Amino acid sequence: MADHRTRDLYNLNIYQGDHAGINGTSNFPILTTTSPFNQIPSTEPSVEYQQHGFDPMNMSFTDYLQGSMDYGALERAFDLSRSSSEVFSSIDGSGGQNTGGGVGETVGSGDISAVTPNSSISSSSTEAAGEEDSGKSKKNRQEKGCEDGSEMSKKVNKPKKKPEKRPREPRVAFMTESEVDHLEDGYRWRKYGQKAVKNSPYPRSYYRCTSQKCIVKKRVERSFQNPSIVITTYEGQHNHHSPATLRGNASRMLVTPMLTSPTMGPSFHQELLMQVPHTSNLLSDTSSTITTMPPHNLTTLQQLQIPDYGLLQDMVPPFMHRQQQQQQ
DNA sequence: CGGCTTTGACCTGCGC
DNA sequence: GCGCAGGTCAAAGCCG
Repeated sequence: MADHRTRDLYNLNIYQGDHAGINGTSNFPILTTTSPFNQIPSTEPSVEYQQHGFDPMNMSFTDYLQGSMDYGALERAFDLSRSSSEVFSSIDGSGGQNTGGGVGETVGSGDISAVTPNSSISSSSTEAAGEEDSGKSKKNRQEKGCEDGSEMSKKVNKPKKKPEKRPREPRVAFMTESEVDHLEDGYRWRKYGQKAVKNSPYPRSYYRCTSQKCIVKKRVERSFQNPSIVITTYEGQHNHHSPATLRGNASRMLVTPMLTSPTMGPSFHQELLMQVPHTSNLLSDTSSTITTMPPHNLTTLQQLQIPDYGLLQDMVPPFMHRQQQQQQ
């Protein structure tokens, strides 16, 4: 078996809450916070953020999407260069308060417009170039195939030179209870691929932001442990405003992210895992199909913990949300 | 007709 | 080196 990191991370433990597995296979600390989504917890992780001038508790889904989240700050905050394995998970001790409007975290349109989209693409800007290069190399391969003949044979023309290894974009994963796979988040996406996921009956879909020069990608897959849960993983940061900014409903996600860094080695999976315990009113067209997470489900998500399997080298604590203004 | 989805093939990285 | 799985490409088809 090849790389199980992501799969296990997503499919086995997060959704399942396999605490035994977590504790049994990892020797890293699992920090938890008791963070209602409308309140900032005062537990240890935030201390570290603030020591580094970063306050993840004030980051929002929208902030991330709009690029106001500073990965450089994140890395500094979490000292991601270290090799110790630490997992921070978020456990909302306040349970049911996240159901219903109280979850609070509605990011209004006003917030969105207030965000500076390009404020912190620092860490991804260089990677963006790298990505383009990588894409080019692939194109070159295929164009070559076309050059040789009129027939569109998909011949393999491997470039002799290996393109420089580029670090992956930071990733953020959102868990959303929804019946629809592709959640409306205010941006326009074009699907460019779909793959079956090992150990899961549900395929994973790949989307790219349709905006020109925006290299943000996202993957959407459904948890096979809990089919009602959709995992949306964003990679990169938008360099433009959300086209749906004015609609205001595109960014009302409440998230409890966990973050890792892109600066780790290639084997390291950078994932920001976020919980979206409540998504009612979040989606525009599809809102009717979104289920409000019942308390028991919420609990399941709240018990989210990340196993290491000796693979995760760093994790970042959960961020909580803010921005509760936005009135319907 | 343009934009998007589908889908099979291909590439790459990683573990063995 | 091989095989597997994830990720990407791009032609073909669909839809408004």
